Amino acid sequence: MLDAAAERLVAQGYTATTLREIAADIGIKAGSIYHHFESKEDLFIEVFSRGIEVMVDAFGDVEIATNGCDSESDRLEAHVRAHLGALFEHGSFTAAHVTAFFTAPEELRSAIVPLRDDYEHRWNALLADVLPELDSARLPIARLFLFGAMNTTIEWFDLSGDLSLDGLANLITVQFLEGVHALNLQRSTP
Amino acid sequence: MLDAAAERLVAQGYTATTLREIAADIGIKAGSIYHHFESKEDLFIEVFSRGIEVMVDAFGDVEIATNGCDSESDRLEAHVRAHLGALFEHGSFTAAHVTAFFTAPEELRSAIVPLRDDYEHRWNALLADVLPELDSARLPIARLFLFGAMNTTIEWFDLSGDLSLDGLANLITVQFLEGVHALNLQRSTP
DNA sequence: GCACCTACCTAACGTTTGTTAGGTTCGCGG
DNA sequence: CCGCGAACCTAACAAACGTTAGGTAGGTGC
Repeated sequence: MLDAAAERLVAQGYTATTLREIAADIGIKAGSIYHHFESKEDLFIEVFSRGIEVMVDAFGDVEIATNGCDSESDRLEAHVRAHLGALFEHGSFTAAHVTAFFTAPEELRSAIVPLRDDYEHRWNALLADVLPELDSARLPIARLFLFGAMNTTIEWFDLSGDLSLDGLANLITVQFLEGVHALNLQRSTP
Repeated sequence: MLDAAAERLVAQGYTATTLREIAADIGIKAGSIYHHFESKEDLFIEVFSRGIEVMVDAFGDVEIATNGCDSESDRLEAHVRAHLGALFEHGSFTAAHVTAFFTAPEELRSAIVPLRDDYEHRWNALLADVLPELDSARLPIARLFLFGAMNTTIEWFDLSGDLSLDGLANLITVQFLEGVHALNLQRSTP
């Protein structure tokens, strides 16, 4: 039922997604949803929470796996791969954050924002590690650039196409790292 | 009235935006909208069309202004600046494409997609000019990367902050060009 | 066998939505 | 002064929405 809700959410947005639709998808009636959740908002809070959970879990796994890794570039690439994996390989929960989060009512969003912030802080810490030479004021902007590159892939990337998720992760990582490197050169030699 | 519709569209998405709200914003009643448009869908088709119009016009102006420009990098940066200008300096019409296009019903989208394709083709042609060494198969992907970088700025960039639109355009352009350059090096020396 | 709980259904409720038919106001041309 | 059309309003329509009250089937524990 959460799966069905997440899928509809990605495809249609919050307001356009009907409880009657979700119920029909899993073969029950709309009223029965209220036996499991207090309201429509409550249901989708759970959906968005799971989306964060998938991302955070994937991030944590990679953090452990790359603990003794000597190449900072490889470490970043592994995290990018994990984020892309959360987007494309674990249902629609994470994808919902990219396509439908801003279609949800503000009260719902403010309940989820703290979870989002937590995930973003982890990335900030990672980037500070990987890019120690980067001006700390520029760090959040760099992160937003990277998130932009990763998240917009959901609008065009095709899992069954020529490019694999590993290849895509490498593409994004190299492009990002070299871009940031070039900006640093530009700033230090004006 | 189109302005009001575009603003609501960006803030709330398609389904959550009510004809009664739009009408109230401009001091008329909901029914009166039907004197100017045949339906809600019709109204928002016009809004999205204007969004494309703003982008295409900005693109065309830069194309003329940089006609005799010798630096391909500067030419690209001028186009990036124009796209960002369309996003932040010309009302909410263009911004609606980034935040609300996928919240609109499919019938509306399919009416707008051809206009979008036209704009994207112009960018493909520009990138082919600026990056003649780029593998033509990778060109659409490069464009999507650049669009991702430009369009996600709408979620965090603040016009009244430290960073100017010119500065942002420079940031994005340098990061993009160097990133693509690095990818080419990686491919030609495996 | 009785009580109880979980999971579901039916049937409706009040509200809001896009939409429409018919009427009113106002300004301009002849 | 008359007629006409543009711009707007009023009042309602059917449909769809989230939500709720009350009821039913089936399994579990005692």
